[in-house]
This record gives sequence, structure tokens and C-alpha cells, in this order.
Amino acid sequence: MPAKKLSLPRPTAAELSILRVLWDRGEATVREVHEELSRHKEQGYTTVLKFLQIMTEKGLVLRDESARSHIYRAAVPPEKMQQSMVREMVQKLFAGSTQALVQQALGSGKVTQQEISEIRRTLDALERDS
Amino acid sequence: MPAKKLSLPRPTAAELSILRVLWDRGEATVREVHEELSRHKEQGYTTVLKFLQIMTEKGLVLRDESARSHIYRAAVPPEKMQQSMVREMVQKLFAGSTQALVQQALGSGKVTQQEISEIRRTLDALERDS
DNA sequence: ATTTATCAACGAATTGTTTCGTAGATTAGC
DNA sequence: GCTAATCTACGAAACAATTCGTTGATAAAT
Repeated sequence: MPAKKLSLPRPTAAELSILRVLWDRGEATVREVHEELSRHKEQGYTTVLKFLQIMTEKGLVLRDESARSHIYRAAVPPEKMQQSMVREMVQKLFAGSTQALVQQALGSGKVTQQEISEIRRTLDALERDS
Repeated sequence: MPAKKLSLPRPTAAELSILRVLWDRGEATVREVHEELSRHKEQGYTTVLKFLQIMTEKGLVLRDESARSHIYRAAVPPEKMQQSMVREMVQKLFAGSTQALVQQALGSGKVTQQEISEIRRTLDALERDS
């Protein structure tokens, strides 16, 4: 049995924008990803294709080759990637303090009344578990 | 009067580790930064020197050349950089939702009882202002 | 004063990221 | 069947990030 990849590689900015499309749509062909990305940024078709090939090698996406137009899916759900990248940011930029990140985010981003309530519930749950 | 730099460039991972040293110490020579980084990672002296030269060009650090050993300082306080990078992460990885980032961070990082209380106070203050 | 240590500057090698042109294969339209 | 369109694969160019060796200058030690 082949060994499984332990740590998912950190995606670059361009790779992240492709993952976003795949997370939104579930799965997509190169053409579909290309059309979606072209809304915001001029981008060659083969550029997107190349990225998806590289990302397949890196293990960031999975490819179904059974049809002529290969179909791609993200290899990990967005939550896993978010967790991984948030952890990295906490370590590298906030000296390991999750709280410092949370305070910074709350202080500089828009949060609605309802979202505040949801965060409170999360805090309640955290306290109960400890 | 020369125009001021509007947006600080996003530091790379290596640059961030150097900024961390400068933020911790306030200011440092190349040698001091090099010694600090060498604790965790083998690193050539001239590699660190080169980075600091590049970072000076990019505007990430300021250099005092009055002595033979130049003295470097971070061009921006850690809070500004954190704010900038948290914003970017919210946009690129959390589809613009600050709340989603906060929930993710709370769910996957260690937070003490006292920190939870502090976050609650921040939420209270947010509500009052809105 | 001569040698030794320390420093900034420069250039270059290496690797990683981003971009796309071209070629060859497969399918669809006529 | 022949032509167009569509697709993957390959390779390479352009650029950025990372690494360090060498050089020449300055200061310290003897």
C-alpha cells in the first residue's frame, strides 16, 4: 500500500483562486475554471490547464480522466485548508496566539450583529468543553 | 515632496521571519538577526544580509547607515502588518467573511479561559459602537 | 604596521511561480 | 470522410524568491 501524503502543500495565490472555484462548484473542467477566473482577470486557457496539472502533481486537486475533458475536484475541503493556513498565520505572524488573531480580525473587519451572537455561542461552547 | 508608499508589499515567509526578529528587538544589525534566525534554521550570514537589502528596497525595513554595522528596523509595526495580512486572508480564503475566519480560529486553536473573556469584552465593545 | 576579523556590496546559481505557444490527439459539424 | 473546434501534454520563457561565494573596504588585534 502506497504511503499517503501527510501534509497538504501550501497553495500559492494563483492556486488558491483556482481552489476557490472548485470549492464553489464542487467540480469543474479546465474550461469552466478558466471562464470563471476570466471574469476577474485576463488569463490564458493553457495557463489554467498548466496550473491544474501542477496542482494534481502536488496533490491539491484530484482529476477524473475518464472523459476527454478531465474533471477536477479539490483534494481537501475548504475547512481543512482554512485550518491549515490559519494555524500557519497564527504561528508566523501572531507568535502562536490565536486570541491575538481573533482580536485583530474583529477589530478591522465588518461583523454583523447576528455574527457577533454566533461567535458568542462558539465561545460558550468552548468554555463548556474545558 | 516625494510621494509616500501607499501599500506595503506582502512579505514572503523568509522576510516575515526577519520582521519577527526586528519587531521583537526593536532594531538589530545583520549579525544579530542572523544569530537569532540560526537558532531555528541553518542560514548563511550573507543570505540574511541580502534579504535585508532587498527588504530595504521594498520598503519593509528602514536602515541606519551611520555606523559601519548598519542598523535595521521594521518599517511598519506588527499590528499594521497583521491587519493587512488578515484582511487578505479573509478575502482570499474566507470569501470576505471575517466571522468565518474567527470561527475557524477559535475552533482549531488553543484559547485560555481568560482570553475568552477578553474576546467577549471586544464583542461587547463592537456592539456598543454599532 | 601588518595581520586578522568583520562588514556591505555585488553577482550569480538555484529553485519556485506564472505565463503561454505549439503540437498532437480526439471529437463534433458539415 | 474532411474540416473545425476542443482538449491534453510538453516545453520553455519571464519573472520572483532564496541561497551563498567572492571581493573590497574598514576596523580591531597584535
